[in-house]
Amino acid sequence: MVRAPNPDTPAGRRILEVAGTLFYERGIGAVGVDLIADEAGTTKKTLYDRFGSKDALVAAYLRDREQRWERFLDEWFRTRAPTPGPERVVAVLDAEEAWWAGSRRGCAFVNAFAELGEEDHPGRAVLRAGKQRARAMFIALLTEAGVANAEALGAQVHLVYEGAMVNLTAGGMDSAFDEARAAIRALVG
Amino acid sequence: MVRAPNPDTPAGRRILEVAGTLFYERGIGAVGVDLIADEAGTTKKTLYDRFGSKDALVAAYLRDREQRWERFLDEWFRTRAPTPGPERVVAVLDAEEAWWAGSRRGCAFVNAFAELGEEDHPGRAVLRAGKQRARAMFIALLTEAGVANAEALGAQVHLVYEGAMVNLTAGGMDSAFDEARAAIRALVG
DNA sequence: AAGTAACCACACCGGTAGGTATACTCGCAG
DNA sequence: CTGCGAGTATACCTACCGGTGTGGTTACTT
Repeated sequence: MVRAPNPDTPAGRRILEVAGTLFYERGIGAVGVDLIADEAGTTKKTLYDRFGSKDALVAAYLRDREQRWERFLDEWFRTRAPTPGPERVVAVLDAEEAWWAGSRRGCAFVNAFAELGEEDHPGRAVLRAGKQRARAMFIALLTEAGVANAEALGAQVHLVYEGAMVNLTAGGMDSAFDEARAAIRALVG
Repeated sequence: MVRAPNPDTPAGRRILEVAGTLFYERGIGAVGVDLIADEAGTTKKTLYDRFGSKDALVAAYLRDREQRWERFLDEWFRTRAPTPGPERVVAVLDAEEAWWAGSRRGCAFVNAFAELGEEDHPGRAVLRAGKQRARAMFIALLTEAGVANAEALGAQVHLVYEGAMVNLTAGGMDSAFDEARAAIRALVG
């Protein structure tokens, strides 16, 4: 039996780290496996031993990115919005703004969607799940805040949230997040 | 002096047509110039005679795509929402839904943004201008509808609009447009 | 002592990418 | 008749891509 590659080794972690930065900053298609291996101070052989293929590495990158964001958001809640309430919904926008801090490459998931043409790419499932999880989070936040109609409202807030990301990056509109906070306050009331 | 290439010839139009479909459906990076020339029933030589480079062809594709969308929207207004008013804002969403009709590849501009890594790509300016034009349109629609605070409200509506596109495609959420219409009605009141 | 997981160095492969060069045909305007 | 813009056909170039194979070195286990 072919052993399933285990990426969780020193070199594997370095590769994932480097791939994360490069994929996000320059785009998935624009970054070759040679470059990743080089920058991670390892070899292409090791990369393929750990991850099996570039597609699998891309999927791992997306999973890792989501995990990091979720940890970041948890920490943000813990330190800046410790009690449930409608303001936690707005706090997500604050966190997102801080999460980027300078970078203008936009949502990694949306970008990946654009680059992953094939429907059966292993990263596609990660994308969908990630967006759906974001939506579920908004609904949960509104529910625990005791807001009526949390389901429908959470979906609407999610739209605003995603739109803000697109307009800030692809649209180059600096005020997008301020507008989004205003829109969310208007919606949630 | 080097003559600026004029793409507006029979072969040039065919190339732009084919490139438009292929770039959108499969992604810019995934489509080579050889394939475009082939499908357009012409040669790579002619392609480069008309457009100069792939990057320039990409920019032309984006310009063309925006022009088509604007014509489509004008026609939609003319036949389905002939009188100014708040409902015209919602009608934009209807038009967008019809504009895609089956395709699930999302916003061509957002996708292109993800693929065009370099800041100085000739297509980047087209993207920004396109998104800003969309925003200006929403503001204009609200202004002519006599809505107070049209500036701020138009920006918010624009966020919802962009978010709906992302969530329908990358997020795979079928209800995104319905939610967007509800959100817009709630915002505009 | 043997096995094995992790790793490195390096060479190699077929395929394809964007882009250029040469040479020729056709129709049209001056 | 000439010049030229548009187009076709085809060969070619360099560069890089994802992926594989070989061989050898550590270090920890059993």
